[in-house]
Amino acid sequence: MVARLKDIAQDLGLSVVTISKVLRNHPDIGEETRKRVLKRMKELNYQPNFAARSLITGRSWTIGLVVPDLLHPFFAQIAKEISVEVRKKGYSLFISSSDEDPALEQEEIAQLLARRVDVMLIASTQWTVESFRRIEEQKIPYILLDRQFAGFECNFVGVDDMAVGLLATKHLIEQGCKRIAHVRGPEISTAIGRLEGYRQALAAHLMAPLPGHVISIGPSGDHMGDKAGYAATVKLLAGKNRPDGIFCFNDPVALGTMRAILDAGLRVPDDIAVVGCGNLSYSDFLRVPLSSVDQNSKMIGKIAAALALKLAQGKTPARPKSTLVTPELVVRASSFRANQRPEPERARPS
Amino acid sequence: MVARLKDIAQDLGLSVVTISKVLRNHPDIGEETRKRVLKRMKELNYQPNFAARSLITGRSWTIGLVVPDLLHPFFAQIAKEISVEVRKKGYSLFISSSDEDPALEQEEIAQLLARRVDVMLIASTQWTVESFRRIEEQKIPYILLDRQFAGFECNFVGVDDMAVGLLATKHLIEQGCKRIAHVRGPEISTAIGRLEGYRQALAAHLMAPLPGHVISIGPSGDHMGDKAGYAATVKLLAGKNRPDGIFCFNDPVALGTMRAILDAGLRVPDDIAVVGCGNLSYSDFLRVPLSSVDQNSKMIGKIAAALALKLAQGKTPARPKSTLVTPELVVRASSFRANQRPEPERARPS
DNA sequence: TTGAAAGCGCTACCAA
DNA sequence: TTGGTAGCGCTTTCAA
Repeated sequence: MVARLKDIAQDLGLSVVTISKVLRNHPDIGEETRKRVLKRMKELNYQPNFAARSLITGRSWTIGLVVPDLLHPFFAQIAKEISVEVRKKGYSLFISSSDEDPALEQEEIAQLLARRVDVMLIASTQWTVESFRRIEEQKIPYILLDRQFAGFECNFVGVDDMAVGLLATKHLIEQGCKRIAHVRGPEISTAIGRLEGYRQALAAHLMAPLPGHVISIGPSGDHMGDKAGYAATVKLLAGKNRPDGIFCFNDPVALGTMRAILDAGLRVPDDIAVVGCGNLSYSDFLRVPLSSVDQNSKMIGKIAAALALKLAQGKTPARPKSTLVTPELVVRASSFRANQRPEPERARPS
Repeated sequence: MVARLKDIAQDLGLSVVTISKVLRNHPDIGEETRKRVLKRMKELNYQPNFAARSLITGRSWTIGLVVPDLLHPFFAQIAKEISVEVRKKGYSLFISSSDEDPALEQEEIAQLLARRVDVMLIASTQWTVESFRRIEEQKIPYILLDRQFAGFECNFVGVDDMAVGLLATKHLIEQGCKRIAHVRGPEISTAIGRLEGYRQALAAHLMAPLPGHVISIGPSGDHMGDKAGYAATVKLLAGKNRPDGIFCFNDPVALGTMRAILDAGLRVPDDIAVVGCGNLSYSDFLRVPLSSVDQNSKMIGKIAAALALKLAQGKTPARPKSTLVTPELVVRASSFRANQRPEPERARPS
């Protein structure tokens, strides 16, 4: 049914080897022969059999990507970018969504390993590093995305989370906020980094979190973030040091936070300014347009794809390569106080 | 490096064939032998080589999915659902994003065909049916998602777009709207179906679109929908028959529409009620929470996955199977007028 | 410049 | 119940 090298060889009275060489642009083929072969290939709409090729070369021309949630725009953007970039080089991308479930993630990694993907990209939900060891055993190169593991050296591409926390918190300080709280995420590197940035930004202005002003949304990861954010903020507002600025772990959380503030009869940003992270689409259309730190997910995808392609070609760097992408603050109404000078430096003109 | 059947056979003094049979749960294997083999497989963490298996069986245990835009929550949800469902049965899913570009889509289809996927799922951006013919030539079963082609019979799973238009428009009528406009999408089945539903709902109430009240966002597909919706609505408001209700092709368009209305100093829903389609996440958090027709994308994904698995097992239905999922209206503030009786029937109590 | 032979890891078929 | 043989479609190696 489908054309094979053998068919072309017979049609043209040549050997299979010759056809195979033409297929791969091998140099030592006569110009005349090459043309005849290419013509026949086109006529038959010949497509090489990847399975047969993989069996010999040991390469599958396939890349695997595992994300916690494909519905999350951050991961969707990364997936899209990687898919487009690697396809240009002839690779196809397996994508699977682990639903924030570590057990499911392990299964998916195992399945992709069994398929002998040439590279694996993982935005992991794991708590331990164990499953990555298993990938290493199989000698399949891999890249971690977004979430890191303390003291574990490997290829990594993600946003500079400390910079995220710094940017957001510094901005709130500049807007005149004096009591800045942080609704933090679970015990993963992203949340830890953002918390650290928040702390450092405060410290740089000789401030520190007030008691109860660092509050966690619990282990809920990203989905249900709005509900967790709402609950956390209700607690925050009930405490005695009511904050006048809140930096939220991510945008869904920030949505919950804003709703809690508005439900309490307070105003955003006048009473409490809010900054999130992720810069989700449609931020402009919210009840109060949300200021947010953009993680530059497109760039993360591009860089990850480029690194993946290198690894796929066997170009393993001497040491694992870690790339931190610079985040960018997008100021909208939720944190912009017109009566404040946006840049404190300008308070003392020279 | 990686264990093969041959290794296990040698270790145990058995033949490769025996091991292969154990692997596939072939019945005629001694209980004792089976146990020994399974034990050794576990010890070596044996993983069958898919390439070798595919080469013989002609099946790749692989499914291909092409969507216009993975960032769009509708397609992301479908992709996620399909990925999860087919993985349960041992299939892996290639996902690629065509960026609403027909040429790119064709390339991606070609690449997946070359990989001999067992089934192909496509939410197409094409204007013609040509590339599907090519899939048929290769005898690879396929399913169209979301968008149909008039007079072209094939496996299809999508929402009932006429019902979408009916639901939305009927609701606006019940909210007391007298001059209902429609910001329609491009010339694809989804937009055509929704327009038809809109028309029918009006006709059922002895109404018809006023001149200029069906306006198109142009060929822009889904991305940039908000800008196109804004522009279309500005025109709508400038005309002489200002609408008091607008049914929008999708949610991004509806966001643009709402912004245009608010920018014009009018109120939503008091002056103009708005309904979208897609029920995007965070609708609750918008400036005016958006009423929207939910396309039940999760169900579309589940049904598509089930059909794909059947097709992958060679169970081709006698006739192509087309499934229309029932949409559901979610009423929020953008279209709810408290002073209107929601159900006109109740206006005349018995 | 061309091609014969070997074999990648596995499964199908049939014989023992 | 077990296993030998053949071969899937291709690439690699080496000889002509």
